[in-house]
Amino acid sequence: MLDAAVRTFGRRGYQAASMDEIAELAGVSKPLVYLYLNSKEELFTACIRREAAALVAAVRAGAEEGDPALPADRRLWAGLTAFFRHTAGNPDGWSVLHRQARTHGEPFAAQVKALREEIVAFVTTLIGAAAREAHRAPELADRDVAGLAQALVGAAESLAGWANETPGVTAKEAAATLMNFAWAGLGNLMDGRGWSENR
Amino acid sequence: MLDAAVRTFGRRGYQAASMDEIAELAGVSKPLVYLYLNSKEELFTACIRREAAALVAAVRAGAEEGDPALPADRRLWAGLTAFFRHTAGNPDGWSVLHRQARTHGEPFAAQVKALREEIVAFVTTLIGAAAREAHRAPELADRDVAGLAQALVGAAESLAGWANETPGVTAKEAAATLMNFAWAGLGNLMDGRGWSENR
Amino acid sequence: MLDAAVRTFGRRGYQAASMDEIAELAGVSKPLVYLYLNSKEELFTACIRREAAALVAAVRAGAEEGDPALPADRRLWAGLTAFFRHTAGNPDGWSVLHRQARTHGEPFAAQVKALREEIVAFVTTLIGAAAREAHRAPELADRDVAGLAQALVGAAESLAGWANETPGVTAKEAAATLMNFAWAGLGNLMDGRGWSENR
Amino acid sequence: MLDAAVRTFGRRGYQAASMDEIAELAGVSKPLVYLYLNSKEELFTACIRREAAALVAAVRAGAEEGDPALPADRRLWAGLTAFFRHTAGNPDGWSVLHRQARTHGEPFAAQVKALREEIVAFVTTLIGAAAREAHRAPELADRDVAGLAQALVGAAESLAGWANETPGVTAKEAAATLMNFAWAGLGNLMDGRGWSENR
DNA sequence: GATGAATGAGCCTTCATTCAT
DNA sequence: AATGAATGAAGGCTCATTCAT
Repeated sequence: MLDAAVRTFGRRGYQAASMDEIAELAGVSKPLVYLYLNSKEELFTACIRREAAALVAAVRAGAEEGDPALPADRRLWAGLTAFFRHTAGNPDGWSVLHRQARTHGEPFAAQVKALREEIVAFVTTLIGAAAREAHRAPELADRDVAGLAQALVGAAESLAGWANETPGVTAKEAAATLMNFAWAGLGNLMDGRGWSENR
Repeated sequence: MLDAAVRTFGRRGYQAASMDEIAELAGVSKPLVYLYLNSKEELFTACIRREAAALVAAVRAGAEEGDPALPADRRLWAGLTAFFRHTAGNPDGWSVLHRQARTHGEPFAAQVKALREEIVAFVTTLIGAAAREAHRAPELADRDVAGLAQALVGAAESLAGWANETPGVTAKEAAATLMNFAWAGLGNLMDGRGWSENR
Repeated sequence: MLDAAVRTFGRRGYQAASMDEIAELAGVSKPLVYLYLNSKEELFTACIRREAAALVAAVRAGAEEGDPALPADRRLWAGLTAFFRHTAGNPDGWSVLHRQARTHGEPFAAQVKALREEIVAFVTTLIGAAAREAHRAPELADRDVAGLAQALVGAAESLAGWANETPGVTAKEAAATLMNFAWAGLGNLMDGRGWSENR
Repeated sequence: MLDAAVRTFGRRGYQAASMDEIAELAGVSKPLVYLYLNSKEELFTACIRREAAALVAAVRAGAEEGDPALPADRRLWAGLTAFFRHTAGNPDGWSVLHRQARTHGEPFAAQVKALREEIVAFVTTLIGAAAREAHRAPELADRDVAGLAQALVGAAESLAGWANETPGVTAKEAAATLMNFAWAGLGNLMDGRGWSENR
């Protein structure tokens, strides 16, 4: 039943999706939808929750599937690949999370924000691990790290949309593009050799 | 009158924004809105057009305000600063462009796509200039460049949202964060020293 | 529910009748009207269809109720009586057919035109039968017959309105008036003794 | 200015005709229309009045153009010809009178009723004259005459519409059709030889 | 005298939501 | 447990009508 909801919300958008359409697509009657999920709002919330969990699980599984002792960059790369694979294989769910949920009011946006923070934390962990592996003490303020994570996540989101819309772009390619783009900058930063306005 | 529309669309979303509310906020009557802008769709389109033009103008002005002979990285930095300053000073317009317009159907999404492409082209130009300045011949396929631009723009979009929501983050900081994050990666790429899965 | 619609359309006219008023008169809510009949246009169409069928059925039943071997003039008289009885007993329906449907655009006018043609054909049949009964070969061109039928039907329509508005006029009287008016002229025509400008 | 109104009302119908359209067609501004004719209702009333006067004048002129000493049937024929000529040459005005005015509420219908009665009186006069000419004392009750006049007028209205819609039918033909149809019946009636149910 | 500019009121239509069964 | 049937509330859009100039 949630499948139908995610599909409809993802394609039509929150407002344009009608409960009639969702119920019909699910093959059940409308009151039944209301019996299990009490309102359109709660239904959408449940969709977000499910898709968020699925996304996090996919990324986690990807990042941890290999040897947990792999270097951090490999783990990041594995996580990104899993991310792009998931968004490519589940475009409606991705649309719900990335597009719809953030556009229709606080209650939903807050959930996605939490999801983002979870992923940001994960990424931050990886960066920290990388720093330790290289015996470099990153002297980055917390807010700097937060900004970097935001940038990386935003880049990933953007690439996910691009990969979904551009035929022939694989998840691996998207992940490689992002690693290319980001890893060197991160490395430099950890060495204290960031770009500076007054260099 | 467009001010009121942008504000309402930016906060409520396209569908949730009612023409009544827009008219009231504008201090005029609803038929007047229909007299000037013939439908909700055209009104929204006009908002997008105005905000897109304003954003492009702001970025262009920022990038070109200094000495046009400045090195490319400085010009990119100036452009980014202007971008973040604009999105920070005009959050509703930014919401219309970044959030609402892309979530509510083809006619609107197409306009934003055009805007993005304009900005991507602008960034690409700067990267090319940087390459020439460094006497390096970037051997990047077109699709690679497209992916990088998507990543950079996505990162910028994400940081704009982050800066808007996080008190105390200035436009300069956001721009610096993004330069730090991206510039080294770009430079490495142009040297053919990208990150590789099998390195 | 169609009752309420016919009544409202017949009295107010198509445009002036509001769906609110129809729903209220029917004792149901407006969305219910839209559930069964999907739009104002379809609702009006359904009214026309129903009233047209009822009118034709009434006339047919009247004309055929007696001995089918009756002479043609008696059958015409019976049909006319039934017609005037029906229009008198159902003034709103008659208004829908005769007044409203013909004044509000092609889709509706076409339906009434079909109805008229059905009745005209019916009348024409009777005239032909009368001619055979009298062993007279009517030498009337098709267009002449069409004109006569138009005249007769128009006279009947006019008398229906007159009878509805003039207290004390019964269906029988209206039918007799029309028979008096028309039958002799038809008889003369069939004898080739029509009125002529240059007689 | 009334020309534009008649044309618009005749083609679009009373409700569907917008004051904007009328003003534009007349080449003046809307407030000017309101200056001369204070409301849509009065404007429509004025249209009806003008068209009614024009129609009556045309019929009168036609009936009286020849020798006033002509026999009554010739004068009726002349009047009918003039009538059909007028309706054919002025279809919008005829639509206003016959279709629109009678379909949109009492105030307008009353005017048309008055017009009809004027014409009925005119016809009645002719019938009376015919009776005197033939030295026959018509023993028809007033209501019978009224009914006959209604029938004749209705037949004429119907033929007018038919002639307007059927290519190739001239005013003379329509008038002849009606004379053929009606005159013999009227003659018989005046001789006391009407059709009777129990003959 | 003539009009550009503006509005109050209303209508068709839709949709989330709920009973009665 | 499941639904067919029904509705209150709201939204986009139009139009006759009027000021201020």
